[in-house]
Order: sequence, then structure tokens, then C-alpha cells
Amino acid sequence: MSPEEPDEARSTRPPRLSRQRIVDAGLASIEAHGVDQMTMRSLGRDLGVEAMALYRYVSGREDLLEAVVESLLDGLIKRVEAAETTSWQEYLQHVAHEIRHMALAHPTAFPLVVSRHPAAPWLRPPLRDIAMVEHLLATLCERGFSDDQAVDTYKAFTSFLVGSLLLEVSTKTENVAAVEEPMNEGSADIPEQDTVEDVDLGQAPHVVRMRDRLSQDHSEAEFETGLESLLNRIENTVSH
Amino acid sequence: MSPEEPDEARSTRPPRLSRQRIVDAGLASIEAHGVDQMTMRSLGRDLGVEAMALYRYVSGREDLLEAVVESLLDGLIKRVEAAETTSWQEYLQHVAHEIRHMALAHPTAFPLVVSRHPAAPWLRPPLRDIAMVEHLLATLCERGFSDDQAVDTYKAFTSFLVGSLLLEVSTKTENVAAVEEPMNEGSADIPEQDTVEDVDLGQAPHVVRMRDRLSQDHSEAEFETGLESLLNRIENTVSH
DNA sequence: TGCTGCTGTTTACAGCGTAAGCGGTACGTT
DNA sequence: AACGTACCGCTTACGCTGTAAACAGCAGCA
Repeated sequence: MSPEEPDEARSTRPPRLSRQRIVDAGLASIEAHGVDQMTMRSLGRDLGVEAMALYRYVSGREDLLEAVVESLLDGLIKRVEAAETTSWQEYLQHVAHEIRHMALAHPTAFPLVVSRHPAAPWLRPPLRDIAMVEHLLATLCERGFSDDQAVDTYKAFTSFLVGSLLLEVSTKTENVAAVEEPMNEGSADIPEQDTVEDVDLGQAPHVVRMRDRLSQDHSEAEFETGLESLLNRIENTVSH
Repeated sequence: MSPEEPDEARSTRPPRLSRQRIVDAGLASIEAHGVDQMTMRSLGRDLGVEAMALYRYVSGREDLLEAVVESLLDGLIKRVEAAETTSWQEYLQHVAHEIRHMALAHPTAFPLVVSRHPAAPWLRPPLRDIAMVEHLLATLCERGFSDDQAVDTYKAFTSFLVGSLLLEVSTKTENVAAVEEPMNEGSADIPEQDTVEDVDLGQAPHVVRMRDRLSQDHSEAEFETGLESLLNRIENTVSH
């Protein structure tokens, strides 16, 4: 074995700063404590470095967040491009499942993928990558879609993903930020309302009755059902 | 006419501070300059008052944002409750259109309605109000839905709204925050990439070919189509 | 030996949310 | 008329943020 290498993995000390290391630590910090808590200073602390050191590798916090989003997407694109699918249905299902997997693996960061403005208006989240969109459109056209059909499918598909996954991860992130009561305008001797649960007990009988059902998590089945329904709908407009 | 009234509308000077006035100004500021720019200090400036004065009426910035979201919703609930609809299909369409109208009227604030955690996990955005959810569930049950069917419909309906409307308003908000280039790791004599438009010209022929189609705004038609498809799907599972 | 380039640190500044205390004004009670 | 007492908005202050700018240590090379 070579006794000495100029690489970065010899000592237990932090090897070196790099854009990749910063982005990874940023993602980890976001998942651990929420986006707001991921500050340049705390991130520097995580990496054993002053905050300003990060600015050699990212041009600012916004750039870093953008890079985190990008890093979530590019592992996925390669997998999608590698996978071979026989029908466009199978293809869209594969993409959908990959993205759902990513969303569930990073539930706190996923809203960033959705809410940050993409580079171009026609890049719809969560497919905010040109390569990804190109691959999807190309695949659909290959399978006999017209341009219009491909674009319509792309739009309906992204809408479905955003709606399903954003609400699904939001239930899994619940109390990163604590709750606080809203304050009442005038003086304050209105009978105290203990919890949200108690208010509707009088006002919302249906909600109370169905509360268990409402709280149950069937998101996977709902996702599959919705996806299948979407594919059926597309199938009808395509074969027409 | 009475020569003097103790009310607030006599002089052109700011009448008085109140929670409602603060919330309204907050919403206006958000729509004008984006959520981030709506700071307690700037909002005080808008109202001709020091920032700390606001704290008599809202318990903090978070509370204010919550109140803004609430204010977007409660005008709508009353309208939905007032409207009379004959079928559950018509009812859901009415609700969907009301919410879409709200989203388009406040495209910058709408993401707040979606992304802020609701008071209870089973209050799914954008229907984050107990009264709203109660009314929806009650109406569906009235029309013969079982509890399970009502809950499933509620979930699918909210997912649809979030996906469609969030992406629709996001295209209408495009450049509230400016773009910035991401910085490249090593030295910087890689040939400069002028705009996003030029990169894909070589790499993404399908995107280039369909760019016009991708940019065209058919969001209304897409919304109606998607909604109708959703209603059909629900209809099938209900009558089965 | 000195020069040059890269890397991380130090210092500094404007702006943020907000806790705490202060002053003025209007009003009910005496 | 005078006084106590709410209420309302202002002032000050603190710790936090993102980041611009100057600086220090250290590598390799002449």
C-alpha cells in the first residue's frame, strides 16, 4: 500500500471543503432541522468552518438551496434514463415511483423542489430539469404521442405529482415548526378554546365522526389509484 | 349630515390600527413584493406606524401569515355555504372554481395556503378550514356518499387542487426573485453559457421543438378537464 | 529567498424578529 | 375639575441573519 496519498481520506479531520460536501451537508441539515434552521453559520459549524468559507463554493444561500434541489434530481434522472420500459404507461409509472421515492426520502426538502422557481417557465416542478423533461417528451413521442399529446401529458403528470406528493410529505413533517394561538382582537375573557380538537366537536359532527378515517394514511394506495386513473385518461385521449 | 362622527373615516390620516387592517396590508404587501419582502418593519411603514405597534394585534410574524391565509379562506367559505347546488358534482365544481378564483386573485400568497402546516393533520390544503371540510363532508354524505367514499373524495379533491393551482400560479409569479448563476467548481474558463435557452438547443431537441406549446397557457382548459376526469373517477367508485 | 494563488478567518454592516419599558391620550369615576 | 387607569404607539436594545471586504496562513515554484 502506498504510505502516503495526497487524497483527502487519510486523517479523521475534515478532509477539505468542496461544493459537493457543502450541498450534502445542506441537505442533511434541512432534513434534520428544517429549511429555516439551515443558516450559513450553522452549516459552517456542521462542517467545522466559518460561514464565510462557504462562499468560495456557493455564491450565496439561494445558490446553495438551488444546488440542493438539483442534487435531489440528478441521481434520479440517471436512473430513469437507465431503466428500460416497454410501454409509455410503464415508463410514466417508473418516473412517478422514482419521484415519490425521492420525496419520501427527503420529505422536508421536497417542498423546495416544488416551490422554487425553475430556470424556465416551461420546466414544471417536480421535473425541473431540462434533461428530465427532454427524456420524458422524447419517450412519449417515441411511443406515438403527438407533440400536443406529449405536452398535455407532461402537464397533467406534473400536476398530479405535485398534488399527491406535496400533501403526502406534508403529513410526515407535521411539527417542525410549533403551533401558536392567534390572539383575539378585543379583551380576552372569551372562554378559552383548549385545543383545535375541541372546537369542532360542536360545530363539525362529520369531521368528528370521520376523524379516524381522515387521519389514516393510505397515501400509497391513493397515489397508485390516482396515477392509474391519470394513465387511463391519457390513454383515452391518445387512442381517440 | 352629522358634522362630526367619532368614527375613523373623517380625515385622510390613517384611521387607526386594527388586526383586520394589518392583515389586509400584509396580504397587499405580499402580492406586491413577495412573501420575503413582507417584513414587520416594512409593513409598519406601509401603515404609517412603527413595527412594534403591530404586536398589539398580531403575536408575531408567523401569526400574521396565518391570519393572512385565514383571511383568504373565510370569504370563500361563506360563498360556498350560501350557494345551492343540486348534485355533488356541481357542488365540487363550485368549490373548485371558487378556490381557483382565489388562487388566481392572489397568486403570490396562494403558496402560503398550501405550504403552511394546517392546525390539524387531517386538514389538507387548500381546504385548511374546519368549517370548509365539515361542509364538504356533510354535503357528500347528504348526497349518498359513505364515510369512506367521502374521505377518499376529499383527499383526491384536495390533491387535485394543490397540484393544478400551485403550478398554475407559479407560472404567473415567475420573476419576483431574480435569477443568479450557480458558480462552477474549478477555475472559470469553461465557455460561458449565455442563457438557459441556449443550453438545451443541442441537448434537448424535443423541448426546443415543443417550446411554444410548453409555454402556451391552457391552464383553464386543463383544470376543467382534470376536474371532470376526477369527478368521473369518483362517480365510478361511488355507484359501484 | 521571494512571489503567487488558493483557502479559510476576521471584521464589519445593514437588516431582521421581537422582548421590555416609556410616554401620551382618552375616558370613567369621583 | 381632577384623578386613576386603560390602551396605544414609540423607543431602545439584543441576538440573529446574509454577506462584502480585507487579511493570514500555506502550497508550490522561480
